[in-house]
Amino acid sequence: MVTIKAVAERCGCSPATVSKALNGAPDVSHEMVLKIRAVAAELGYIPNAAARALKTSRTYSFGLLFRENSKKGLAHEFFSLMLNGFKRRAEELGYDISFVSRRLGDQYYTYAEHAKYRHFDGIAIITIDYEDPQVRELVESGVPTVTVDEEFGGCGCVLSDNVQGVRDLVDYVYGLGHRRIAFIHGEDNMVSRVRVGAFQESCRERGVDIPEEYLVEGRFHDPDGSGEITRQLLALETPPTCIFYPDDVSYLGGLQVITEMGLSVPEDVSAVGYDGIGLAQQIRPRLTTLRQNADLMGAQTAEELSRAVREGRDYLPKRIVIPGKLIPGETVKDLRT
Amino acid sequence: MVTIKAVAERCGCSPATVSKALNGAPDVSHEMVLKIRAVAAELGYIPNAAARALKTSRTYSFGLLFRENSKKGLAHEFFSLMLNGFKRRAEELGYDISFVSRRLGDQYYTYAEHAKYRHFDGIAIITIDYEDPQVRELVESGVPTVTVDEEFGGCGCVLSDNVQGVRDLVDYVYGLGHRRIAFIHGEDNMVSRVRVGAFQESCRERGVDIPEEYLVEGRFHDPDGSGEITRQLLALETPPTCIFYPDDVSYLGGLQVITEMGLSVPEDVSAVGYDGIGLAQQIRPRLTTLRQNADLMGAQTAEELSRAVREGRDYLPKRIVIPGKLIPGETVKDLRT
DNA sequence: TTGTAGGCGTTATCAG
DNA sequence: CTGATAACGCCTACAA
Repeated sequence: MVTIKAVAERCGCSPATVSKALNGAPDVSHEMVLKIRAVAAELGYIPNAAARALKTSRTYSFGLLFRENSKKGLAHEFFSLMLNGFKRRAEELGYDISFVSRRLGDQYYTYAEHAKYRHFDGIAIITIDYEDPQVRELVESGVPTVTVDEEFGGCGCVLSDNVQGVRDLVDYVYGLGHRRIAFIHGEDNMVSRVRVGAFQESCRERGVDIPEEYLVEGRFHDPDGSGEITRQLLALETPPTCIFYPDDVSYLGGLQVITEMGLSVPEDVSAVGYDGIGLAQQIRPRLTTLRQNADLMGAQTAEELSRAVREGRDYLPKRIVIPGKLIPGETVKDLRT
Repeated sequence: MVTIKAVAERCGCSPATVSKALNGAPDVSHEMVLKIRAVAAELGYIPNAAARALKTSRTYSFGLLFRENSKKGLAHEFFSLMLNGFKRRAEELGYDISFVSRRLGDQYYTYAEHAKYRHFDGIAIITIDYEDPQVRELVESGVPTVTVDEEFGGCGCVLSDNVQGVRDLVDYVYGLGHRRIAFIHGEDNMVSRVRVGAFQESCRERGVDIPEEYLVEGRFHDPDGSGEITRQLLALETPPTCIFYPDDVSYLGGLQVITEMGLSVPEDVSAVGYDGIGLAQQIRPRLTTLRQNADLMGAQTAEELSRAVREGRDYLPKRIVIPGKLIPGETVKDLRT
């Protein structure tokens, strides 16, 4: 292994000088810097992250806590895109990414212990379940943390603008004449609560009455569950003319049931999704949905985290809200004609 | 920070003894071990990964090179599921996972340099482009490496059984009476070549003649491209009765075009996909496809990598082939009646 | 401008 | 069975 010492010997100087030169310290002569750089390159010198971390207690790596309750794990286009954006931006900012887990071989760590073990400079939490006490422990462990899609424990957070998103969707279907609107929402978490609130509020503002049975708790990414709820909704004596699904994938479950019942979208019943994953544009009829800017959310998470690390004790957690975009499709019928 | 030294003082013994006790060395008295464990737990001692890595030159972390040429990055269900399996198994085996990248802040590293910098114990490569010279450099850098979906540079590798997969699909559609079978394959890489070979061979074995224009190069995960090719195929004077798509997502592009042309699946033209992502079961008609066992592929990658690390110079690279499973859907018409 | 020396937290060796 | 000591590779006062 080529160490700083080897470079120093080859240069006829001390290891300290090499270290300084390579790290851009001001007190090394220009010639020396050039020489050292040349020799380092020639020998193929690469610093040792562990030694550096030990000395500086900075690892230049972010821990990523990524957890979903479905079995699909990462296989969730919205999360994947976010992860992608996070990774890209983090790398640009000079951070590597590792996953935070609870288990390392036989040892069982808590998230917090694992983070301590690896000495992450910062931690991003993307999970659907902020109730988990381990998540709380992690947040309280003192490492700079940014949460996604939930305000939690006073950390910085990056949120999708669910209020505006749902409002835009309501506006859209209202504009096309819909008044009997059903809303299937996901598990009880902050995202669901915010969306439900925004839905109720914007309906109320428009004088649209939403009977209790139109507001149903389903689950995210559960086509079968949403299908079942769709069946119940359409069996009501006054069925809705439009159904909001918790996400695009769930819509597929609804679509299936609708088709099985001999009905079709949008002729007999209209539908909107949420997320705006690629699928929405690849099926016919194209799904009307709200595209969340997952990539940007990920990137901003990295950004905010790096700020938290940089500013240390002075860091003032920010709440970053990322707007989405309504993607009109072909699943909402115009009832005005 | 609670160090081994703090524990030692509290125990009235030396740091060396603490280290040994905590690492299960045989030459420490049982009572001492118990005492040290108790004190360590009480103080909340967590070892420091960097110090350990520096001393032992083992990091207990795997580097993951994950690259796709599409802009979607990780947002690809098949890859995500693989990553998931890899992560789970790696953690069970005692390894953390970080991404291998080419860039850390202002510094530009090659993959190999980055891997060296972080001292990964092993590296998993999941990419579509093994031509990249940087990938070659990485593989040749001497760190234990396992490649996925391609045999490369004499590393261990985990492959999907594309030969049997394509054969199963051909068998299936042949059994339903199809003789005019078109095959759209992905970019030229090992997976594509193997699939094309298997397709041609199994067709030949059954006496099915495949005219040149039935074998078309498309791209993976490119619905639009596949749609265009579908259009061309159906415009032939003797159009195929069944089209093989490079993957499930690409099928959607084909389906679109078919529908636009006023035709339908499977009445007018049959289709099969590849991968077996969730989508395939959630659309109607259900897509006939070949499910690749992505989770197992990921897990086996971790397994093989850990073996490579463990066995060091004695390691004999293995070629692990993971079978898939045909998922019959409703997109292949029975032509025998 | 350069060099010396100490130490980050841990483990390994070897002596007691 | 236990402990002193050195070393892993690097950075950083501080001294020269």
